[in-house]
Amino acid sequence: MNPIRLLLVDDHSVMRAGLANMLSSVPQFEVLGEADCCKTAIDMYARLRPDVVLLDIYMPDEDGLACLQQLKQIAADCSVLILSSSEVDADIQSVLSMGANGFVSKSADPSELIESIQAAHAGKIVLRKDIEERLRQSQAIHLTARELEVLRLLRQGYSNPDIGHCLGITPRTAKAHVAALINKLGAADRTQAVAIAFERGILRP
Amino acid sequence: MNPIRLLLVDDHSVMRAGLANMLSSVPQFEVLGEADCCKTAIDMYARLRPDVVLLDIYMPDEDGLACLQQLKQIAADCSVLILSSSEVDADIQSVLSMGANGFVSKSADPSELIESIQAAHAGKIVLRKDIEERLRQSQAIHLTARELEVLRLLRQGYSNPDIGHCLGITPRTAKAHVAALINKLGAADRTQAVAIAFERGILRP
DNA sequence: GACGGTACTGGCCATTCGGCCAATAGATAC
DNA sequence: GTATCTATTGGCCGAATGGCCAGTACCGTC
Repeated sequence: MNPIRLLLVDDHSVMRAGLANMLSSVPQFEVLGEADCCKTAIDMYARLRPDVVLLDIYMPDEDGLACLQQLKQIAADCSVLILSSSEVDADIQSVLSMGANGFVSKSADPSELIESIQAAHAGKIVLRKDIEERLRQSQAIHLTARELEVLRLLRQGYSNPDIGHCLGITPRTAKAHVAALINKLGAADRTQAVAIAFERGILRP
Repeated sequence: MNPIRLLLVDDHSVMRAGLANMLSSVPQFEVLGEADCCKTAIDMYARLRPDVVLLDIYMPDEDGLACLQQLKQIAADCSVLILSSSEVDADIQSVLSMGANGFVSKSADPSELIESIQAAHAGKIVLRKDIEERLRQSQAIHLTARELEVLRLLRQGYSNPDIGHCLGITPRTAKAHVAALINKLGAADRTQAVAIAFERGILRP
């Protein structure tokens, strides 16, 4: 039987080294390589064509999400298993909606991780039962990709004209996105919208 | 030379396994045991008396902090090195003020972690230079009680007139407080001021 | 082909924001 | 007593905000 060939992506080198060590000890697995950032990960994926990508997403960082997005763009059929320390609904929701093939918490037992990798390789969507249930019930606020972009600019103190300039759209359109954000988040103004986004885990410190 | 005897505490078993694997490969280190929660950690410390405790703190969780506190109570001289994925100033500040002997980011290289353990064992306070510098500066940000009140109202989407009405002062004075906040936090507007407050740990989700 | 969702754009309007100037008190520290 | 910090307030101004109306265009689903 062919081994399941893995690519590890994690910006925490301590974690990466540990993972590689552990997974290598499973006969069925073969760790092809490790990457510590989005760019390297994309390069290595294109070169090595692993069966499963184990992608650690540290939520405050945008890099992991960008990596997922780009992986799915260059190879929609690649299997990406997300490994995250967050169990916040919004975080899981967003990686799944971006095409991730599964989600495993770092609190999981090594055995659960191993089984998850096998399941992802077999084409399944890997998600712990209780999380799956929780997601179904909590109708998370769905922000579009554009709105998320705008939200991140709001956080940085951008005005509507600033946002327009940054995204290459008119200030008027930026205003429309901000209005949508304020509306969806149930905020009184852009400031509270950012605060609520922090509270809901949509934004991270 | 006697080995440095370690106790690993982390509720993420994947991480724990990885760490144990990696550190065991360093001849100078001896991993005495692993714990996945506060209670186990205290028990194991009392029984094994390791030289250094490697304590992973996942910040939203209180367990890690409680563990640090109790360790320092039963053995004030024990060396506790904090391993965290958070680099939020307030988080680092709080573990240090609770007596931690050092702080290492999970983004650190394995070599940095190893050196940090050695330094902690030698009795030093381990803290990355740039973080140390940032902490010094962020301590300089002193918000007055009034400004904190205003900040919390800002978070709730209050306008200057709203704030004035709520605090029984004129809108003009509220405006002055907001201006002071924006200035002290180095923000472009009230929205970014709130975001920075979240980043700095002044506000909590 | 019709439909819903998303992105984009316009005008209009009252309100709010942020920066600039300056001033008066009270409290605390030296 | 003097100095410093804080809280308080005022006027002025141009710019930004948020809500309201409306419309076009693209995309995937049914």
